[in-house]
Amino acid sequence: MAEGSAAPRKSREAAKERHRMALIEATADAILEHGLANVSVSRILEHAGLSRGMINLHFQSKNKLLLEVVRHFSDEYVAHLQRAMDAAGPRPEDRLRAIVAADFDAAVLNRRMMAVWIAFRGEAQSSPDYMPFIDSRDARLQAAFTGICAELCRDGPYPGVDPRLAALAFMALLEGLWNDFHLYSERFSREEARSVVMHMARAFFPRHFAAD
Amino acid sequence: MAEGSAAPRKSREAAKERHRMALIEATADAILEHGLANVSVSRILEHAGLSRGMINLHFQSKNKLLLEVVRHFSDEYVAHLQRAMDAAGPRPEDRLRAIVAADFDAAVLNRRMMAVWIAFRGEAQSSPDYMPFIDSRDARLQAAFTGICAELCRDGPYPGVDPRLAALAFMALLEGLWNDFHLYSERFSREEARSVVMHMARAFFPRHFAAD
DNA sequence: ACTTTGAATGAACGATTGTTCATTATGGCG
DNA sequence: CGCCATAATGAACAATCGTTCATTCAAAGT
Repeated sequence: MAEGSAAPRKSREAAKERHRMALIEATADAILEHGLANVSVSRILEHAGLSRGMINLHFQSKNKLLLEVVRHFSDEYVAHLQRAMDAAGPRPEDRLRAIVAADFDAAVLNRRMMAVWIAFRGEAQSSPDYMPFIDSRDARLQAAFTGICAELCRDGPYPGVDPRLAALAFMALLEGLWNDFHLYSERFSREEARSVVMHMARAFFPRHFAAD
Repeated sequence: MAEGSAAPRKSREAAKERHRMALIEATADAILEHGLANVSVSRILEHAGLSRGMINLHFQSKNKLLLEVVRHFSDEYVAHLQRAMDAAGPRPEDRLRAIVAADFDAAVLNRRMMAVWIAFRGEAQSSPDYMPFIDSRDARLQAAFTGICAELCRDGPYPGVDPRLAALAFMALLEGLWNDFHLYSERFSREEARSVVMHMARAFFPRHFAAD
């Protein structure tokens, strides 16, 4: 409280960090508003309300700023998901529910974050530097889902279900629903998206998700 | 045969159309190689091997060329899918298999087409003009899948399955798997992707997809 | 064979790009 | 309070952007 975001009293270093973050946020805003293809240094600084030289002062170049933008949002997503998984109980069905709920949380699934996410995915083939941060979603999720599905199959038992294929299905399904949100953010319903996923969960693992 | 693609004898109009298409193809190549954000008029013409004024001669501006690029690939996708659905039999399970096979066909699921697809999706929020062509995939597919799932539910019967939710799941799943291909085109396996979808199909409609 | 027509060319344009750097402003310290 | 270190500024830079248009070229019509 004592140091609210508008507090004028800040150490020099803190102000520097504040500006650094302001540039990252402004870049995300600019991507949402103009599209990555039309984001220029001028446009970013317009959004940030800072002076011309700031980008090259804090990051050495526009490209390095862009890289920090993906990194920032990737880190935020990973942390968000990690927190959700830590908070969930040990039962695999609860962990699955936790992941799904976390994945559709407004903290990570919102117009700006999706605009950034998709924009950089588009450049993935031509700018491999972005890959580690675009990838982060898949790598961690895949491990989590595979573990969960394997446990559920053992508990079931569900002889007809291949845990690896089921895990891939969950991953792809979440990915696809994120995409839906990006294209139709106003008509998109988080609740409906969640119920699509749980509908599939019940199809695969009826004993564990009868209630959903 | 008499007028092969390399044939020097072409009417004036045909040459014009050839150049028009060359520009569209070159733009797609440039997007794949450099990313939409780094596609310039110079870069496109470099790929096309044509002269500077061509873009503004055939399309009035670079932006209109870009719009024609999305339109072109969207049309190609829609036609491809329509052909596949027309060729499929009347049984819903066959139509579903046909759609899935068509959706993963190399004619529409390849690196260049995906690069174009994703690139323009990234700009969807800021450039609404692109929406109708980015949307085409969802609009037609949704109708087809909803019909198929409804029929399957009636045939089943599958009292626990909501045809609308199942259709949305299929849509999102395909979307997500396309995304996987875009990010990991070398390690991606069309066969595996197909088996993920059919695995889900069997989970929803075991009586119809026991064999898959 | 000559004329007509419009497609194709590429030099040149002003605007905007990302970056540099000399200059200014200011928080932190002796 | 005065000095220093460094954060911040913004004018200026060459490079590249997308577009224009006078000119060239060649196919189609007479």
